[in-house]
Amino acid sequence: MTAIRINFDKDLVLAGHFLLKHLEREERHRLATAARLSHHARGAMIFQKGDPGDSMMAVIRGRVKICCHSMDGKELVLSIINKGGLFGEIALLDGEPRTADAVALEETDLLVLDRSQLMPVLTARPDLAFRIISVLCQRLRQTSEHLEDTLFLEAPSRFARALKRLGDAFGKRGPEGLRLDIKLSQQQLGCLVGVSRESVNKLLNEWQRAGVIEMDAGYIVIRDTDALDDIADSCG
Amino acid sequence: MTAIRINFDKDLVLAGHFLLKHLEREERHRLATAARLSHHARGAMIFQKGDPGDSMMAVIRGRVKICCHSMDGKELVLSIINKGGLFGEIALLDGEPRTADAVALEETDLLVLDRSQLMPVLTARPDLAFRIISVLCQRLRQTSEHLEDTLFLEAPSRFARALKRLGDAFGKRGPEGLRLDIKLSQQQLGCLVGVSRESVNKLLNEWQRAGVIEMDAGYIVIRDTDALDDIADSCG
DNA sequence: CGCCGCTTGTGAGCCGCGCCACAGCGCGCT
DNA sequence: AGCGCGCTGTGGCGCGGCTCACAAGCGGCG
Repeated sequence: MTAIRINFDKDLVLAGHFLLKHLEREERHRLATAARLSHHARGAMIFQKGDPGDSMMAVIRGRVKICCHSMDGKELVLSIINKGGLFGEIALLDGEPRTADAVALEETDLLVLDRSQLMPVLTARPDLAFRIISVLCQRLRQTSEHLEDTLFLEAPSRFARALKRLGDAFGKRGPEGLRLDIKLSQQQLGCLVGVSRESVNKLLNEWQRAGVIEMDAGYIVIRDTDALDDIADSCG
Repeated sequence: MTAIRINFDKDLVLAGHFLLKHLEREERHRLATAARLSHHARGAMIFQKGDPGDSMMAVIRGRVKICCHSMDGKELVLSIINKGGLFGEIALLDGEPRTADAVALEETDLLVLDRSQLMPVLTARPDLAFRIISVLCQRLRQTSEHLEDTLFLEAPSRFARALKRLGDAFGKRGPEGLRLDIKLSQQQLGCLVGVSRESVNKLLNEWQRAGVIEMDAGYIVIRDTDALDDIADSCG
């Protein structure tokens, strides 16, 4: 009974996923039965830099951060994957080890697709291959932009941009502005842009006093998008 | 006469190229006749950030730098493409505008492949699609590493790593060490890692005095690879 | 209830490195 | 030859932001 239920769920999940929804019903079903579900508690490590990687994951529930660490313990968060998102493609596609850690930020369910299952479908269906290529291109653009920001901008602009990005990814429009529907400590926010926790604190308070943002129950609300844009683009 | 000669050349170039060498002879020939050759003088701009991009280029002769600029005029060199290399794939593949400039570093010949020519081949030949995917994955790994370096390391380590990378890409083993077969001003070197020209100068001279590197006719020679590794990994 | 760990808030000090200023130098162009 | 421009070599100043140190709030858990 449970098994059937789970299988049904997997089918449904795949059917709803942007990568796989265009597959034939039976092809998709084959993938669905082969894919495993995996659950991870808040804070659990899903995989680690250096691990051999022959699978990729789709997030069904929860959120996952992709991050890496410096030799002296600093952390850099490369991206945060929402429900519906995909991660771990790169190692699957090129067969090299994983380049970063993946950590569950919340109670998280994943659908794990192995290379051996996916590759045949990929060669048979060029449209799926193109979809993967698009994902890779998007990631590359993202990462390049991140690099540019890091080298060209000072901390305030960088952090403002990060808030805007978070707004795009997690924002819910509320009565008082754009509410970021994700809880991140100032530490974590700093790791997103490579800025110390103390600096994040100062900027956050400064902008709060200026009415650009607002804190509500630990969530950030962006009140004045234009002001934030100004800071982001203030070439400093 | 000239036209025939050029066509012959194009065929040859494609046959020697890592992406296209595995195609059928006639398929490749079709691509070869459709592809255009283009020549660029030293310093010429090949394309610019924001341009619509529906082609990618293979370098036949010379070298190309991929770079971008900050609002206040600083430059960041994302990568340098050697003869045999490929660039501009991303805009071709996802149809978005170019994300960076491409500039000829030397007298350069390119083979330009348009989307309309390449796409049919790509859908028909999954192995070619995979090859493209590998290229994208490699780029992504490169860029991520660049980002990590920038955020985690201080100027000396970053610059040492850049020299090692240049050694891998352009090094020729000589009697006195690994000779970088490319001429870059200290300015350009700085742009590779986001370090000021003055700092580059100081590091270069310091390492020269320490016997780690040596300058010969404007070219850098790496004499002590281990010492360079130490600097690169000295977590500072 | 009291303790502990994690988070936030804030000030002081320090340091890496960017920016500025200037001087010599090689090279091409007229 | 003479000029100008881009590159190299060096020193000093200033500042952004990291580090450190400490205080206070806030759950969660035995």
